[in-house]
Amino acid sequence: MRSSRQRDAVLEVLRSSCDHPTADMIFERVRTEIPNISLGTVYRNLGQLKDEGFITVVESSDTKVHYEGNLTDHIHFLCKKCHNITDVWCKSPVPSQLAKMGLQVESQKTVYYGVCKNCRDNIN
Amino acid sequence: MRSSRQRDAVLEVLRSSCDHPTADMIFERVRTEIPNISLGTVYRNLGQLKDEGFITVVESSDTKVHYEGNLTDHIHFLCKKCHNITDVWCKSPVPSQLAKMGLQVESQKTVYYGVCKNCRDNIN
DNA sequence: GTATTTGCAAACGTTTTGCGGCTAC
DNA sequence: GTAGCCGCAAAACGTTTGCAAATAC
Repeated sequence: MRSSRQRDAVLEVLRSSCDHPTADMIFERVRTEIPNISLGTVYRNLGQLKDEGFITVVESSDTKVHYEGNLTDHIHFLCKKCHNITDVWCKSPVPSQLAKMGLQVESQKTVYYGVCKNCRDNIN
Repeated sequence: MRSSRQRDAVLEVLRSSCDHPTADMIFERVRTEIPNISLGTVYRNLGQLKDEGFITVVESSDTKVHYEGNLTDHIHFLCKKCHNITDVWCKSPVPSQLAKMGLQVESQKTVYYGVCKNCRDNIN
């Protein structure tokens, strides 16, 4: 993988994002720096960065794919009301049953669902 | 939600499936019983059944949406090689940190990634 | 010099939607 | 009777791809 201004910018946007942006959100953010970048290039780079293990894909409540640049161990809490994703920095233990079935876990993704504090407090 | 032959058939296919079929797989299976059902009807019913909480959506390795009719507590193991999803019937504990952050967990989805026993044994 | 990457635009495959007719209740 | 459902086909949507020009090394 050769270096390119566009790919570096896509990765930088993801690494400095607290939310979990979609391809078109990333496109808009990179555009402020590289105005003539195309959406196709963003998609191509997201695919390559994912294949090379620099970024991951996140489960969400809409149909679009959401991306994440922070690869340190954490889980997601998805609010059923506002659809916000909250990062929680903790490690959940792998059930012993998996090893017994011959399934060696390399990585994991956990999503918890509920209503976040904000949405519970503002009763609307 | 009114009762209909088409919706009952879609739900029945999902409840009696061991795999995690996509909309077009469900369409093909229902078609053996109701030959003139349309794909649009399958999609519409999947949406309604999901909204009413009778079925859920499953994370997968392709771009299509996979569905599941078995709502009892379990997690998924997704093989990186054959892309098969294995159900594992166990409950993983919710980290205490979530409650401390004011996040009340109503449900959860966990996916473990790795290579399944089959793919490890048949070295190919 | 050449293999990779780009912008552009057209193509793709999945899912949604608008319509007039049909069905459950 | 009427609100909700159907089949059909077209539209919409997010994403991928083909191409010739530009770029990295």
